Amino acid sequence: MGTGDTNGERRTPATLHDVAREAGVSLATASRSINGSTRKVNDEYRQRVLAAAAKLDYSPNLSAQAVARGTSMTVALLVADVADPYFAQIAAGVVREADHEGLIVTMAATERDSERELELVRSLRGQRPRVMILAASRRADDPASTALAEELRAFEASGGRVAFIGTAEEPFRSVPLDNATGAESLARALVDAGYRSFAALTGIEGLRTAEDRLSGFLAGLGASGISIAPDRIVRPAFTRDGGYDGMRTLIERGARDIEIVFAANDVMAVGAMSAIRDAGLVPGRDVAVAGFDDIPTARDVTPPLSTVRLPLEEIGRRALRLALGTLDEVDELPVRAEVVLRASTPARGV
Amino acid sequence: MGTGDTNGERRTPATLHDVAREAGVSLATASRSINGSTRKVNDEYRQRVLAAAAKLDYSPNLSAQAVARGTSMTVALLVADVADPYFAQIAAGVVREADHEGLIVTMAATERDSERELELVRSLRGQRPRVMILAASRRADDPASTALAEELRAFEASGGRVAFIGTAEEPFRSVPLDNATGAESLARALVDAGYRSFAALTGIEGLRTAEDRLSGFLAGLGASGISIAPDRIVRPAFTRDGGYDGMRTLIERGARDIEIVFAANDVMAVGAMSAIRDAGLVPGRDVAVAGFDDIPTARDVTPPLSTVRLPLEEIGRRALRLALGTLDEVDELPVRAEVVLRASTPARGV
DNA sequence: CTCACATGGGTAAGCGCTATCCTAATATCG
DNA sequence: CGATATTAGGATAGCGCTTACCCATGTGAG
Repeated sequence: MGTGDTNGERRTPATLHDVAREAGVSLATASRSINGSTRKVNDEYRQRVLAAAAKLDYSPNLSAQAVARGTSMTVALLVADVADPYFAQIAAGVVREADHEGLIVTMAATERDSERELELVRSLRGQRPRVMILAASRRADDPASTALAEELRAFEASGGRVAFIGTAEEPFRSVPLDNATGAESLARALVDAGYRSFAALTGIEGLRTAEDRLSGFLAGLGASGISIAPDRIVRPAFTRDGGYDGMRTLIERGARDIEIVFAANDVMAVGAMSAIRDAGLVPGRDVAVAGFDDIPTARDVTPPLSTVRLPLEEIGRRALRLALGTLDEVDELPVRAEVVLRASTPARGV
Repeated sequence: MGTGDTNGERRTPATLHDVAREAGVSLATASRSINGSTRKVNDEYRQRVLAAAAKLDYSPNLSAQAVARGTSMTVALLVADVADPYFAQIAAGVVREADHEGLIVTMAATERDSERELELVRSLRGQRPRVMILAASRRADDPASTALAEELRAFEASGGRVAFIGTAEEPFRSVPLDNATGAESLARALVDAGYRSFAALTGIEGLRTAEDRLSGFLAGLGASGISIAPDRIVRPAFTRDGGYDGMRTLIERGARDIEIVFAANDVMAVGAMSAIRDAGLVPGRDVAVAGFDDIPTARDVTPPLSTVRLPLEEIGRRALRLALGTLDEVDELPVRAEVVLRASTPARGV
């Protein structure tokens, strides 16, 4: 090798110009050879260009391409928390579908703060992404909400596409999740299994997803004339630790006769199970637990968690297809939320 | 309201040029007002520009900025699987730190395929990211490996910075994880707890992380003169289901006298626990289980999983600081891998 | 054998920005 | 008070790429 390295000391990447010069062709021909342009280019030239590109470690500058072409190859994804399995699964779906379409995903986390969400949307918009997917959970009465809508409207007005996951946010397209109906079915199934005395752990007031799930659940119970006393509904954080704390609260309130607790998502349910166990009780036997989402862990806790299954990865993929307009027949059907009863809610002899 | 919308029918985003015209100033002044340039600009002008920008829903085109400035605000992150809690936690750390630095993260998943990894690096390089973080696990003898190194070398030669997480990949900087030492400590701790008869579930042959953890573990056992018979070491996929399948294999081999099984990561350990339970045994009592990583779920399975704790989110953050060169004192210390003994490995009366 | 017409290469005008240089106006000083 | 610094806008030359456009060929029809 020696020191005659291809471009040992270069501090700046090879440009298309360099490649063209190296290949002894014009810039245009180089460009046409490297990206798949409509124009045909003589095969000998093409080979020369490709060889030169390889020799110079050329990598096309996507920013420059985006500027010149007027469109980027980027998808922006906004989630509440990257590490939360719910969002991680959705993100995995988006990433996979994007990859399938040759797009690149840029991801940001709102940390459940709607001010941040707004800022992030603003900043992400600068990327001129083809689409923007908002999975971060929305609040009902959010003051930043109209500003967000305005920002997104501007984004769409300039050719972008936005897709919400979860809640339908009016002028925009969305992959609606059947939070209410799913929870309602779950409630009915649990009543059928013999449960009568319920408690619920839901997210802090106003969180749309949490509210929908709770109200659906209550509606399901209501169909059998069952209700939940207000002090049996706790609203901690929408996280594993929130579930743990909420369950402790319930236990401290001396809710001895609670047969079953419904947590508005699986991570909370998992936290609740740990709290139950830490209180010296056995989840599933002393207190049954049901969640929502069917995160992978749901199968692996003890007892396995009853829940409402949401095809999260598929939801992520679909959100992207929806925004891109590359829907197929499958996408005509609504996303199915399916009740999955496991050992955490054993049938109860009446 | 009405139809006199600010720019209702615009199909293309407002440019800085539009803003400048609207504000009645030059392009240069508009540019200087909107980004924080070193040059001072008259406050009245600045206000005019800002007002015009707001009125036109202006959002600076990051691609154009990148082209003009010669640097982007992007960091590229490569993981094996977005939904895997190990990578999700790391990604969360990277995203948080990036956000802290005002950078944007683009993420891609190799799906554990090194061909894809190479392709992704090539394509991501086109973004001209400031840094590239490779967390996806590496193979020891990978044929695509030298091509990858070459690609990364080219990236660094043109001013980028790369950081590996996990394995040290020679010319590049890395956040080394003490896989071997951590596993060794775990082995010692388990021997101290009274275990003598071991089995192991590790990743497929050649996976660096898995190999290091296994060999560290074996070394730890070796210190007490203990070894693991070859048929007690299974190499399934490095995933939850791999752990499940591997454990089934072990059980089918009639390994009745296995006291404890070490899984090379927590998701495998969790799968193994499910397999144990499905075989009618009780994890922790009939067969003890230990993992590695300390993913959040480790606390919530039953019994809680003994493992080696890795501060995954912190590792993600540190990888970015390392690549950026914004290290602080904390970063001088090596990442601590800490043995955490929980109920899945009860002390064994000798 | 001329002429309309594909074919495929090169030239150059942008894409939306930044940054350098230029310049007029104001401030500073012996 | 004239001379020299500062200051802060405005033109304008790129950044790396794409894409009209242009134009020298080659081709087949009339």
